[in-house]
Amino acid sequence: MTIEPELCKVEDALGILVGKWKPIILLHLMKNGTQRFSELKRSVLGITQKMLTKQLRELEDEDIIERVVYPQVPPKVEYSITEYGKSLEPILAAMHEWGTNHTIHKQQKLMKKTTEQSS
Amino acid sequence: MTIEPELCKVEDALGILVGKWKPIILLHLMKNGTQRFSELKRSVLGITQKMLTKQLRELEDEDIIERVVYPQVPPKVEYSITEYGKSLEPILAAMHEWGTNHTIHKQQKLMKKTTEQSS
DNA sequence: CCGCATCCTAACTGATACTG
DNA sequence: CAGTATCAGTTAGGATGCGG
Repeated sequence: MTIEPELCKVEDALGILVGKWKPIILLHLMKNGTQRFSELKRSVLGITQKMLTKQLRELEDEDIIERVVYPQVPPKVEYSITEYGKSLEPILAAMHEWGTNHTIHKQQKLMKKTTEQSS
Repeated sequence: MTIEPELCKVEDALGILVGKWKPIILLHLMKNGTQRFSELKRSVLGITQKMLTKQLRELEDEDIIERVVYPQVPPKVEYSITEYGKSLEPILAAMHEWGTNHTIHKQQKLMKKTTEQSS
């Protein structure tokens, strides 16, 4: 590989995924397609309105998601992944796979430690 | 793709890369191999001893890097990527590539905006 | 040389109440 | 319904000094 650390753009990509709820919001939109604000709020368990709004704005600013407002009463706002945003899918998939494996790795490490102590 | 958001492990992987200096530390170790603490300190411009120590500990706790202490005076401590840690390389590479492209994407967006305003 | 401890600030996150 | 505003708690990051 050998990325020149001085020219590293990893942080730029990282910055977009970071935020306590961003990956899960993206996954919901990727899985279910267009979603209303309230649908997302229900889907992303535990998130507050304020946080959902904030994270959506940040993703929108990076062109990862699109926001469509229907001028009606009551208001209706729909969010969806942009074509550009879809380019993040392979990265999310890779991280999910690595993360899944890492969970196993940590469990094995823990079991080994426990075994050693009990012997 | 379709990762079940409820079973999402993206955050686990993300947590390991997050930290203002972790990606760059990893890239230095991946590029240059084993490095002493002081070498890393010199390489990672602007980092404080405290932060370098902290980030290295966190990476060590996840088995991404290995820490070898030589019991001598003055002390000598070497850090290197573990075999397991190398499995992160493809992800870093993918993120770097995406980040590089995203930088271009943002510049184009900015230029378009500027053009529209001047017209 | 390496790293810990302390103090400090800014940013992030959350609970809650209010508005068109 | 989809936000905004305010306040309070938590955490990340940085400056500095001490110690083996």
